[in-house]
Amino acid sequence: MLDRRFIRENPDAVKEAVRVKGIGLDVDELLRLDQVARELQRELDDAQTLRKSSSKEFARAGEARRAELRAQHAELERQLRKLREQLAATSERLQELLLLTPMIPWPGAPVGPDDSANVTIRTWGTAPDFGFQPLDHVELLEKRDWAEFARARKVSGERAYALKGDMVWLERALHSYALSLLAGRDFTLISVPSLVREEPLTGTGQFPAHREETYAITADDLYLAGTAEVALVGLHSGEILDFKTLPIRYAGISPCFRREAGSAGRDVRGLLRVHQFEKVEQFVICAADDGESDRWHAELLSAAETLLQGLGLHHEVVECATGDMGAGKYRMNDINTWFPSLGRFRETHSCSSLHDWQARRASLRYRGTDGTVRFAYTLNNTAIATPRLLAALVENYQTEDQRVRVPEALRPYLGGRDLLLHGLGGRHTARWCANAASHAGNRGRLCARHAGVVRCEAWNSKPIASPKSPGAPSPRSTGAMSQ
RNA sequence: GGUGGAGUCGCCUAGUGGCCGAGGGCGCACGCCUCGAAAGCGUGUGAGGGGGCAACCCCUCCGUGGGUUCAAAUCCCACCUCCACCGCCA
Repeated sequence: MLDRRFIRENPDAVKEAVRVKGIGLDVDELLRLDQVARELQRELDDAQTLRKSSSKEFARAGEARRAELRAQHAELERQLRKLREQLAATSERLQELLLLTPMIPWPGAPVGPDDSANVTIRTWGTAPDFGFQPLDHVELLEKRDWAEFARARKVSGERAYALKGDMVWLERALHSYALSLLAGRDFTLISVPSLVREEPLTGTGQFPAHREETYAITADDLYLAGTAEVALVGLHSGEILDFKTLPIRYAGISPCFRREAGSAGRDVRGLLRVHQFEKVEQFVICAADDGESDRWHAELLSAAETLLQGLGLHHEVVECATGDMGAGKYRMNDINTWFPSLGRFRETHSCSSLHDWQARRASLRYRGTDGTVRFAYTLNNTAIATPRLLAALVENYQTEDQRVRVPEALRPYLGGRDLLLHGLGGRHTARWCANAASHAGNRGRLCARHAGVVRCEAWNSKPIASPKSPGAPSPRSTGAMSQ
């Protein structure tokens, strides 16, 4: 959302932004409504001044004068009511249009209607050279019994999935890895609600333009957010922050839900485009300073690149075109990661600067060093979104015998293992995990030492549950997991 | 889910129909005092919109939205949030 005064004073810049971003908005109608609303407001102010002063007179007046004033007020009240109704109708329509106004894109953005106009600005690494026929992530996961697709779809319909065994640990490792890196960069880790009200969705810019993308819980007037950003903006909406608390840096973690309404039939196979996923999101609230915002943009982008480089994943950074970046963005850079099965890059990260567009919607302000109140600037970027990145990881790290090597950076989160090979059907199953958990650190390393070995002595010597009796609890349902 | 209580200017609080857009304290800013500081004293200190070259003026906002009234922070209704207790529950 843009400032009404700015729109009034820079109609051409706004119209140009509407054009290059391909937004359906009649700026002239908006200007007209703005004009009408201001005139109505002025009339209303005048009428109210009159009402106030004669009410004051009423208190001191005699009976005859009071009767006069009552009659005068009845008339005045009719006028006020009419003006208020007109103003309400005008403002409502005006607000609808204001919510559609786009951020003016930065001058360096390629101009084009969609992502075909995006420009690659750098590439890191190289595509893996397998020397064998690699599988796609679905084949690999099914082969190792690392996921359920058909069965999950019985439960939840299309695009559903269930990760199993080591894939669960690997997914968690990716998130832990991202959280560690961001914590090291002074981001505050925060887990936020996915179940949100309408207001924060309007605040971030999801509503009204992308309402159809969002799951609605109609019984309770709640929605399932597609990103932690919604809650992160919402946390501070309506606030006036002290400049001393800025910049606020969050590593927000949440389940994310997307209807993918506009993508019916696309990427229906596997883990690339799912309705429910897990994401660690980088989010920054900073002062309304273009230079500072630019620095944070670079910082967020760099954090994501560092994460991917730590994972050794081939990727490219893209400068997004005006038509691809969305209404609220000042600048957007996607990072696309290499998927061997596709033979190309796919978007895994999206880094955006919104300047005060989002803060204005959410009324997220701060008091600056000079005491003036201003809308803050916000930025966000993916840190890790799984299972899409998980799919990239297993595809890039698969071995000829359908195991998955573990990149160095993730080993600390996987008990030191350098190879994942356990499907549930194997002798040494995902119970490794249960063992590691039950040995709580001291014995857990025993299991780690046996990683990759077909028989684990820890498992043999101290079974958690009898594997033969059908009614016996499975290892994963024992102990601390039971609640 | 039930019952009871509460939401006022960054924080605490006064305020049951007009003298209240709102008093006091804390905090904060500036000044005096001081070698410097503390204490003390003085002044100032919410947001949004509109008008004016300017000094300044006008309107709106006491959780949100309605209503009653000539007039609402104050009375009525609905909703939201918080607190306490009961019930249920991971």
